[in-house]
Amino acid sequence: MDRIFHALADATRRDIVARTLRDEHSVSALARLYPMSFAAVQKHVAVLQGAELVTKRRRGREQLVSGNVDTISKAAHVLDQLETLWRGRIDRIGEILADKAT
Amino acid sequence: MDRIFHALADATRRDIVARTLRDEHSVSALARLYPMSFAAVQKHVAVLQGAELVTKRRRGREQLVSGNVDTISKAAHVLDQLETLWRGRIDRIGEILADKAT
DNA sequence: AAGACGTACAACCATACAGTTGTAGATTAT
DNA sequence: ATAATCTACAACTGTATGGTTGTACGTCTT
Repeated sequence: MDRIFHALADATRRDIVARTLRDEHSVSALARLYPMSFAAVQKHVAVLQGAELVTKRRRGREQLVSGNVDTISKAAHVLDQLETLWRGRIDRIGEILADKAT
Repeated sequence: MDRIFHALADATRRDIVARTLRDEHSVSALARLYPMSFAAVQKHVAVLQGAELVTKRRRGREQLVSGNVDTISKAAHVLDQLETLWRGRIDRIGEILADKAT
């Protein structure tokens, strides 16, 4: 969970996730979108991949990046749990606290 | 948004948010919960406060920390937008991409 | 008044992070 | 075969992060 939130704590990476949730993009296609070097974008993709927010598949010489909505959902679930906690619906706080350790 | 996700990218801080969403806790009460110095916990609270995930109010010599569910909701909304994007329900991608810049 | 408690903040250290440039390996195109 | 494209990775730089200890100050308690 640390890695997921950390990966999302960067506007460029959130943008990459958003775009690759819609369509596959090669790394270099993504790199053209941002005012930074190819290597920098490549690192951002690696961070997202490490958090399982995107996956890559090879097509010829390029790597196609696509967003992984399941991981987004996992993160959303953690936030939902926090909201639920606030509403006081949960009495077994331990359950959620244990989950958060994920 | 960067600050919110960054603040959530740490298990100790997520734990503090969870606890303070339920009840107010003084900084030193929180500090007793974790295997680190008071100053370290104080810094975590400062990060959360900077992200507006918690607020502090004074009571005598102590500062009571309480979680801010609105900010959690804002973060959850961003994730929801990403999920929605994936489901292809949105044709105006620009709208969401602009929002993400937040 | 003195001491204990709660907090704030500075200084310091080690590590991690975001960016750069440069080099090298595959794959496609001419 | 050569050249262009796409990717991977290493090395380096500056800055941010998470932790520590130490000092100082306001607020209770006795």
